[in-house]
This record gives sequence, structure tokens and C-alpha cells, in this order.
Amino acid sequence: MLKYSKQRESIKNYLDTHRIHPTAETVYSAIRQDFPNISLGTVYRNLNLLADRGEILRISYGSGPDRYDGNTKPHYHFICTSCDTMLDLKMEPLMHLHELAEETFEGIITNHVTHFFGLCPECSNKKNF
Amino acid sequence: MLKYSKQRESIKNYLDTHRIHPTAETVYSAIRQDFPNISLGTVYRNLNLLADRGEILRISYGSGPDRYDGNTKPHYHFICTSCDTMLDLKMEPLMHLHELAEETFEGIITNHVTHFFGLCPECSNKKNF
DNA sequence: ATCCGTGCAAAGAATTTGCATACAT
DNA sequence: ATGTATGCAAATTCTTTGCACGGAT
Repeated sequence: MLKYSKQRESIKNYLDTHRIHPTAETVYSAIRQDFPNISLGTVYRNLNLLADRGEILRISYGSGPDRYDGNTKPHYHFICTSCDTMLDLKMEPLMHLHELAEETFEGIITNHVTHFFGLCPECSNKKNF
Repeated sequence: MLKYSKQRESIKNYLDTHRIHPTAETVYSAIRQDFPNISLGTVYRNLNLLADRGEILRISYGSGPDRYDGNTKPHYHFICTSCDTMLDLKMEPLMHLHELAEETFEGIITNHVTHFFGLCPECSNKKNF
């Protein structure tokens, strides 16, 4: 049975109010303002717990630490290859994509993950001058 | 300037002839048959070097170690959530997908990575009985 | 009273790196 | 001869985990 903890509430609240796709470390630093004694282990434990329950999203994309997202509505992410910023894309997720993939596949496909890469608005401006 | 090494050649050759999306460890174990003294560090160094040159693919998908692929032709991957097998999908990659994403995005999108998840043919059979 | 969550520190997994030597050019 | 590649081991990075204590139910 799940018990309330103020640390977990604070983490969840942070993710709900800061849609910056923070890493565990970033969450840790932020939460520390309110809970100076919180440990990184607790942050990881709660991020895992929340992600397992579907209350937040864990996003892995290849390089560097995982990111977390309070927005659990299906949406795609963009990662800037220059500054590593992660942004939400407005594009509608292609829900039919795994059905399409399943047509030529003998197993069962239940979901897909897509990440887009390139230069974020800020970095693409810098390169133009 | 890049110099020849038999270790690197062997790694490249292994990936070209074994399309099983091995991890660095798997490559290491295999190459060791021919080069008993090769070190894991050398395997990683060469996998990185080959991936940077575009001669092989590095595939990260969230859990566990990265996988490597000798097939550099654009194609999607499927990962079995039960046995962790990684398989190529026959489905044509949606090259227009980042153009589509770019329509509602202020930056520059140069590519996308999509992974499909579910049960591989073998595991989906087991579950049916 | 029970037992889940926490803080702390140590351990673990995956990968990278410094250094002296071996090898390709 | 020059400089890159290797083997080895230590270091790094990110994340998980064991344990004793504190807090929620």
C-alpha cells in the first residue's frame, strides 16, 4: 500500500509546474530548496514509482541521463543536438504507427517511441549569424 | 589519420555478419575468440569510432546497454519487452516524419528515431498457450 | 503497532579515459 | 620516426540498493 510522503508530493508538484524535462539531478537540486535533507536516492525512487504508476513520464534518448515529464498526455519530444534542450512538439502523435508496423511483423506491437533531433529555435538562430 | 587495426576490422566484420543487434559485451565475447587479449575498452573505442564515421549504428532505447548494428540503411527497430530481443522491421522508414514535425516547430529538425515495443513472434506465441 | 518511505553511503551497470607499450604508416 | 591503436586498470556517470531510523496509516 502506498503511503503519502511530502517528498514525493513535492517531486510530483515540481514536475507538474516545470515542464522543462528535468533530469533526476535537476529535480534533486530544485526539491532541495524545500527539503535540504532529501537524498538523490529518494528522488530516483520516487521518480521511478511515479513513472511506474503512469503519473509522470520517463524519457530516455540515448545520451546523458534520463529526463522526466509531468505531462503524461501522449506527445513527441524534440532534443537539440547542440544544447541538449528537450522540447515538446505540437505535432499530433501518430497513434496508428504501430498498427502500420504490425502489418509486416509477426509479433505484437503495443507502442512506439519517437524522438526528433536537430537544432532548437535558439541554437538554429545562432548558427544563422 | 585513421590507421588500420585488425581488432577494428574484426569488430566491423562481426557486425556485418551478425545482424543480432549485439551489445558491446556481446561483441567483446565474440571477438575474443579471435583476439583473446582484446579489451572491452578497445571494443567500445572502435564501436564509437565506427558509429561516428557512420559505418555502423548505435541504438539506445532506454533500458540496458546500447546495441550496435552493421546495417546502416535507415530502418526501424522493434524491442521485445519480454525477452529484450531487438529485431529489424520491414516497414519503410517515414522519411517525411521530421518535415511533418517541423511544420509546427520553430527550429530545425534533421532526423528522428523511432522504436517499437511489444512481444516478439516467439514470446507472443508462448503467451498464447 | 505495523510497515512504508527516507537519508546515507555503498554498490552496481555501462562506458570512458590515462598511460605505457605495440603496431601501422 | 611519428603518431595512432591497444591492453589494462582506474575513473566517471548514472542509477539502484541495503540498512537503520522516522513517519504515515
